[in-house]
Amino acid sequence: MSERFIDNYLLFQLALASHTFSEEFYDQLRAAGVSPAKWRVLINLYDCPGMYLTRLAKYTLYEQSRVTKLVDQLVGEKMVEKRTDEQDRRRVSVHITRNGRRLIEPLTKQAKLHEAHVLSALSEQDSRQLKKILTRLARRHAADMQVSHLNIVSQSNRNKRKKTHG
Amino acid sequence: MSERFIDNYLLFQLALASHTFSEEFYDQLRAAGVSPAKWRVLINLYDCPGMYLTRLAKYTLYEQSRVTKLVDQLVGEKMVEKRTDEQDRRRVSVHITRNGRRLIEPLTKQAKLHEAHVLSALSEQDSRQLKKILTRLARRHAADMQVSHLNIVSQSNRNKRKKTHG
DNA sequence: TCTTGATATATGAAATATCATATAATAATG
DNA sequence: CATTATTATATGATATTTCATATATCAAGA
Repeated sequence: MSERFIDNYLLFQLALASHTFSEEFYDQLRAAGVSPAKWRVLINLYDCPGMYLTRLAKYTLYEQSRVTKLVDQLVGEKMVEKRTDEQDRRRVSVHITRNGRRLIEPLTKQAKLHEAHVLSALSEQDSRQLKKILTRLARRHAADMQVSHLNIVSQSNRNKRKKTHG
Repeated sequence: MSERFIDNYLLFQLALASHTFSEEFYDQLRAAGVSPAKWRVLINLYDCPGMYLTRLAKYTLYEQSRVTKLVDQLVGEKMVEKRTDEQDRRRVSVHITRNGRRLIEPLTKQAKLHEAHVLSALSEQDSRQLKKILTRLARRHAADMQVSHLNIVSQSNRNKRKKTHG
């Protein structure tokens, strides 16, 4: 067995798995003419229409400014639309259009197939275990980004920590 | 419970976990004046001195051209040195210097502490399970990159698949 | 050994993503 | 209701990463 620090280092293992399988799927996306970044924005808006930009940034794992620009591009392509929130006129909520849904739906099916393929390397039980554990790990992050997707977020997570981004 | 596709989608879960915890540690790195990219190169060379560039690219999850540039920077900082392989004069093997080791060693300790902190959210058993499953998943990738780190790789993995990078 | 094909690295251009900061709207406090 | 702090978004400059391709070396077969 390997003596490398790296091979038993969780952060490396996670990065390796994430990178390997994401790139695999991104190849499929690119073949369909969709950039990974746009996929990430669209699938989140498909799941959860009307997210405002900051929240979308947290879910896509992109910087807010990056999301602003991506969304603006997608607006140009008529895949999403922006609406100013009348409750809070600073906020912009983003909605996926019929067009966007048409683009994303078949890709979602592909994503499910691909995921099944990835998980076929594991037993049923290990697959469930893995997801369960990852969900558990994600809780810490979820606390930061408040899990209730559509509702206004309370102010309770102000100053949680100074992030370099997000 | 959430009805979002995303939340139960393995690729998202992996990306989320990887991103969250890596960024956390990268903050520590930056505080020590080391960029994440350089850390990734150095820790791999620390584990496995003398890797040549292509192999290093696979382990760091960066493009070969990116690694070439990173290594050149690190050469400038006297953290690593390049040597042309006399067996195969196309190859360049990269060695970490004493200087580089001095930089990386305390960071490795920090990485271990940070990992322990991350895993403290899980039970002993779940921690072991998680790593075991991730290792299992990684095998598929390992097949591509040939696990024997130092030896010359056989030609058997030519044409495995046309990657967009790597 | 000559030719053809493959592999390893390097390099400039292009795409992708972040940083720093500006502007506008809201919230909190005296 | 002023004043100050906070939050949401936008924007230009910068940093990071990939892409396309060139060059050099090696490998295989005629």
